[in-house]
Amino acid sequence: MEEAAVLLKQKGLKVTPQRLAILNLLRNTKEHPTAETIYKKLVSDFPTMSLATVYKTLEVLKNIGLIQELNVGEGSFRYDANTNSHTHLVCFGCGKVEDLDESVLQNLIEEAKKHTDYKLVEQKLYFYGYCPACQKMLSN
Amino acid sequence: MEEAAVLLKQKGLKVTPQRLAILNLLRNTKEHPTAETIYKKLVSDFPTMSLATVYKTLEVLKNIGLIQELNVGEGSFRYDANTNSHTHLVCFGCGKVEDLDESVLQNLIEEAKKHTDYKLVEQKLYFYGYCPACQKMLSN
DNA sequence: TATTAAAAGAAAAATATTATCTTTTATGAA
DNA sequence: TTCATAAAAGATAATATTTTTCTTTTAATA
Repeated sequence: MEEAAVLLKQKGLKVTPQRLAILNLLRNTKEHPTAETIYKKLVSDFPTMSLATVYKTLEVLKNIGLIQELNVGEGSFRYDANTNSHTHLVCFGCGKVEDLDESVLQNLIEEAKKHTDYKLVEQKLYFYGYCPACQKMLSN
Repeated sequence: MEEAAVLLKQKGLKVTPQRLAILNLLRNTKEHPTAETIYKKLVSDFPTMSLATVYKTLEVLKNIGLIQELNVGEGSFRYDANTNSHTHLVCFGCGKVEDLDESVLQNLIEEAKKHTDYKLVEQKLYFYGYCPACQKMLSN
């Protein structure tokens, strides 16, 4: 059995096709979709799927630590199956949200701890700018 | 005349008591309020003030660069008269949002530029954890 | 295979934000 | 200083996103 299924069972939660489908979709995309986008992508495979199920499933998956919720400053949340405290790139041009390789920013939280008396547990770092394609468009 | 008033005029926008009040409120608080909170604080001084006016004003102030919009992962936006790309601390306990002195994180964007072909223009960095008061509460 | 608690699905409700329309007001000209 | 007017304020409706409620269906265990 897949480790996500094991984790769900451990928490006393049911392993449903919808839950696995939403998790797998998030694991197989790099585009950090919204609930709406997830719904639209799954409704062909799951014609009875409801948007409420997507929201409820995302809540569950978030609570058991299988996904994380992002908000890059749009009207809605995006979801990411990479639960590491990694950095995101947001394109002002097309609005896409990508991951940034974090090697150099690794110890950001350690550095920040020196400057606050908060007990820090995680961070969210968003960079905003223009992706290569949008840069090209703008220069024409 | 105050520089905010000058800036509004330069952009062909009217200098209204509501706009100045919202900007001043943001400049005199460290709590990064939401539109709702701003409205509640101003409605005693401006009994006719409408929530729509708060939203429209925040949009205007944001567009001319006098304030910035934050989203730390709540259902709503917060606003900040400090328009520098500075770092925020979010308390998981009480939900308050504070500023973090940024001295060490100054060159974050420069560092990130080495790792992406995006043209970066700004960043948002949120740290999450527990403020001193909430740490104390939790340890009891 | 039957039982049952939990999840899915449908629909309504709640929230946050934006848009529309009318009234009021800031601003610049007379 | 008053007047004209375009823009903003204010009231309200609309929209969008998310959550809740309720009924039906299903996963999991006996």
